[in-house]
Amino acid sequence: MDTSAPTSATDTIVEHLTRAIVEHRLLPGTKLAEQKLADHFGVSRTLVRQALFQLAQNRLIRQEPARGAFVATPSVEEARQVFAVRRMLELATVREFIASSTPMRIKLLRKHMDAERKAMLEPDVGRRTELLGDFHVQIASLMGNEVLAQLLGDLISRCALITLMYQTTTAAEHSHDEHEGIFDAIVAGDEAAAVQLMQEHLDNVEAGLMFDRSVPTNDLSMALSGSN
Amino acid sequence: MDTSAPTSATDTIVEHLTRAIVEHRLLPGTKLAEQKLADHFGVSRTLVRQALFQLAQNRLIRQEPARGAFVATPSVEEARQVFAVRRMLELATVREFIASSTPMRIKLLRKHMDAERKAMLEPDVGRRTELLGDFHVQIASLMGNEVLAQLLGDLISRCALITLMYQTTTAAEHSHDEHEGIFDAIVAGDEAAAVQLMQEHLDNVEAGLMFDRSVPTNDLSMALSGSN
DNA sequence: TCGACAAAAAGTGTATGCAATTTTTGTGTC
DNA sequence: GACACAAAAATTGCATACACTTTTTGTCGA
Repeated sequence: MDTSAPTSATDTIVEHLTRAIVEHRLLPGTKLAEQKLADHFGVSRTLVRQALFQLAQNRLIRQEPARGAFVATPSVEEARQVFAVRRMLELATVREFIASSTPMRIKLLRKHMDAERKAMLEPDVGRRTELLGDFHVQIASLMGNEVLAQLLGDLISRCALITLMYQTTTAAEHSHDEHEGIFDAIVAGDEAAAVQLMQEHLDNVEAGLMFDRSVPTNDLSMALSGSN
Repeated sequence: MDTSAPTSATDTIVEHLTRAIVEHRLLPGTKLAEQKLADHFGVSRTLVRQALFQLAQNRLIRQEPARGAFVATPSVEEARQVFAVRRMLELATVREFIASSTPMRIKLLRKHMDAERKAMLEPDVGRRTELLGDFHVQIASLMGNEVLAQLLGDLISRCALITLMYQTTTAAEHSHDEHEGIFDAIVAGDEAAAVQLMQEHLDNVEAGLMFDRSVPTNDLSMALSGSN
């Protein structure tokens, strides 16, 4: 979900928290107390604060003045907007990917599909979520557009939160099947089909979202301890 | 370029620095020393550091470990990628804007055009740059998609930097004329023309970019003192 | 005059301290 | 038992302190 940059101490915290949020170990609304996080990571509040500021910019948490940071609880409206942007970016991306398709790129994308397929058979739900998101990022990344890949990665992280909050059924396998369909169309060089399938895929994911079933807030240390 | 959120101390610094960079008062490569900035803004390094982290995430500056922060010097490759993403987003946006066009929205966009037209007659280059960028953000914002508007705002800020680094001629009036053309097509409800003109507009802006003419680094305090 | 090297200065990375605000706890009253 | 209110505890926001790294300065020798 993130390009491997020179990982500083703060970045490590950002990454851990991001994973915890995206993988649903930290539920929306959960309070992120600075001192508790500092203790957990064995650093001072300074670094934790820096990390929280970054997460706030990614919209994965919200910060309330003098009250602290909480895992974000995106609104239905925000969800719709995020999906609208994803549609814009991803339909165009698929189009361009096919236009500039090479055997090498196909091969690398196939490699991802293999990993995704394998992960579907295993019980690690975190890994599944990660790979299902990476499918979309990979397409952008393989085109060599890192700006696009990064942007898409951020959006998809937000979608993971949204999905948790609003999804009615866990449509993991369903998503994977649709990825296979898109991949086949890409391999076949069938632009119209690929775009169509991607469109339907995003529609399906968004259609799985519904009214606001409120989500319980869970315990902080417990959620994080699963991240090593 | 930014939606008016509850402005904290850190946000103020981010905003000032962003404007300074986007308006070319801080040139690419300029070192942003924490203590100097802290003195300038009358706060401690703590807040400056938070601001710098945010700017780094926006890619307006780059941070090198133990060496400090510098105004970003985007590569030609990055420029191309940013423009590619803008094309994806903005062509789709124009399309959807026309599809969901209302008299109210047209009226508000016209209001922007008036402001832009007026700014072109005045000597304030910072204001011109701001409004030329806002044209693109406004379209997204008027559609009610704040996620899109924010994303586009960030991309356009990056473009301002890129433009400075690589543009051969200052094409401000040229850009404005093209905006007028796009606006007219939108008012006429002519989707094909509007998309076409937006495409050409972005192509023109990008085509104005060339080889790496290196940019001199200017003085920090002087650049910032112009921002009040 | 130039380059190498050492000392000094400046700057970053992180921890800690403290005032101000918020949350919790405890007590008394209805 | 529920509510109001005050004291105590916890938490945030910001500044400062300090170790460590990088950059600059200054000196010596070729």
